[in-house]
Amino acid sequence: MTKGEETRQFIIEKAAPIFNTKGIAATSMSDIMEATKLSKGSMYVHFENKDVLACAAVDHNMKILSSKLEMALRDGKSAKDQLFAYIEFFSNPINPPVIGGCPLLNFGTEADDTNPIVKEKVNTAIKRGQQLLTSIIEKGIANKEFDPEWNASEFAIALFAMLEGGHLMSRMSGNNDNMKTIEKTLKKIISEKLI
Amino acid sequence: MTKGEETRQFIIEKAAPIFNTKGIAATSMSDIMEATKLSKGSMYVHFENKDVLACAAVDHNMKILSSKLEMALRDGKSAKDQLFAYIEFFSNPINPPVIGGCPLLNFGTEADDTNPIVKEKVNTAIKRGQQLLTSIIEKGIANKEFDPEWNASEFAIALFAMLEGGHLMSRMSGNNDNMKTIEKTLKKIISEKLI
DNA sequence: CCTAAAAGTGACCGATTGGTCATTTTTTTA
DNA sequence: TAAAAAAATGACCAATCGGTCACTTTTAGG
Repeated sequence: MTKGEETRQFIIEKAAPIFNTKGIAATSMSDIMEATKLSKGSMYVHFENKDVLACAAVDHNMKILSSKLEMALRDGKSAKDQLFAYIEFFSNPINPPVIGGCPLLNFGTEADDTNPIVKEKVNTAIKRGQQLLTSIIEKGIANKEFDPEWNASEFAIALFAMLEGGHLMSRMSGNNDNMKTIEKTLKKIISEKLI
Repeated sequence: MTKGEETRQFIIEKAAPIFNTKGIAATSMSDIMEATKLSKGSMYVHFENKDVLACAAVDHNMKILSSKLEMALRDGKSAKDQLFAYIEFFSNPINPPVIGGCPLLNFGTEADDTNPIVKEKVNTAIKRGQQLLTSIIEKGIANKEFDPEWNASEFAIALFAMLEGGHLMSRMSGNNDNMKTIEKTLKKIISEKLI
């Protein structure tokens, strides 16, 4: 990795949590300068403007999230174990896997009516999340773990939505109570589908 | 209503959808001036600063939402009808009851790490929403409509979370497909609890 | 109808925004 | 190791930000 690539990566890593907590609009280049201790000119050597940096930060936040999720799922061998691991991975929004909370929720709501590029990034990430869940459930059905009548993609959507909604609710209340209830509800539904 | 009160209300009504779509940080006083065709000085006669105006806009968005919801629930006489009406009320995020989409989602995610006052407003509104749902279910149980073993508050949390999460998913994808699936899933669960 | 108070105006303020660029320093490579 | 290329600097820019205020116009009550 050249010096330039190193610095570019360094800036992204410092900027990512700031964008995820403050939001894209509310984050200034000065914020990034302060966090990186780099000069303004140096930032513009590596990113042609703030939007490009913001997009890179969005990508980075999602990448961190998905790679941590992948690690969390690696241990679970059965489909049920993997579903439970998925739920548990998102079950502590007050101390979330990515600084600032779920980037899909944060960037998605901000970008909705203002930033179509980021919006599409979030949309793609959501679809990937759904597909991962669907494939785990389908694998469980194929393995005779789950009720073969279970609609995999429908439950994947419901599960995903509940986790995102629960994330919001817990962040607002400042505690994990609602998320714990959701975790319990989801695990109960899954257990009922076990053969 | 005096002229002053009238103008203040007028500004709030024009500002509310702008704040809800662009976000608080990304909305400037010039945006409001343009929408109201009023001068800057006039804005500051009625609102001491942007934060106060933003808070009033947040309140107004939530008020519109809850009053429209109340209207939608008025027709339903049985508890089941009311739950279905509640779900249907939120089942079209692409053409939402409030311009810009759900203000709880929009303002909640933005305020999370930056604006404790707005955050608390959202938190209170979420709690009210949960309580409303819980009381409908409990009423249904008391009326021998629903299974008495049904945990009202737990389902209220799950339902609320699914609608918020589904709102995000549908907004990102640009269609209501995911929300329609969630609507179906929720209605099925409720129907299974009917005696 | 008159007058005091309230509402409305727009020029103006300092601070901050995203962004540029000539210059210097560091890295790379031949 | 020397020269070319890349990276880093910080002063500087116009535009915009939230906010103020002296002043004019409109409203409202006696």
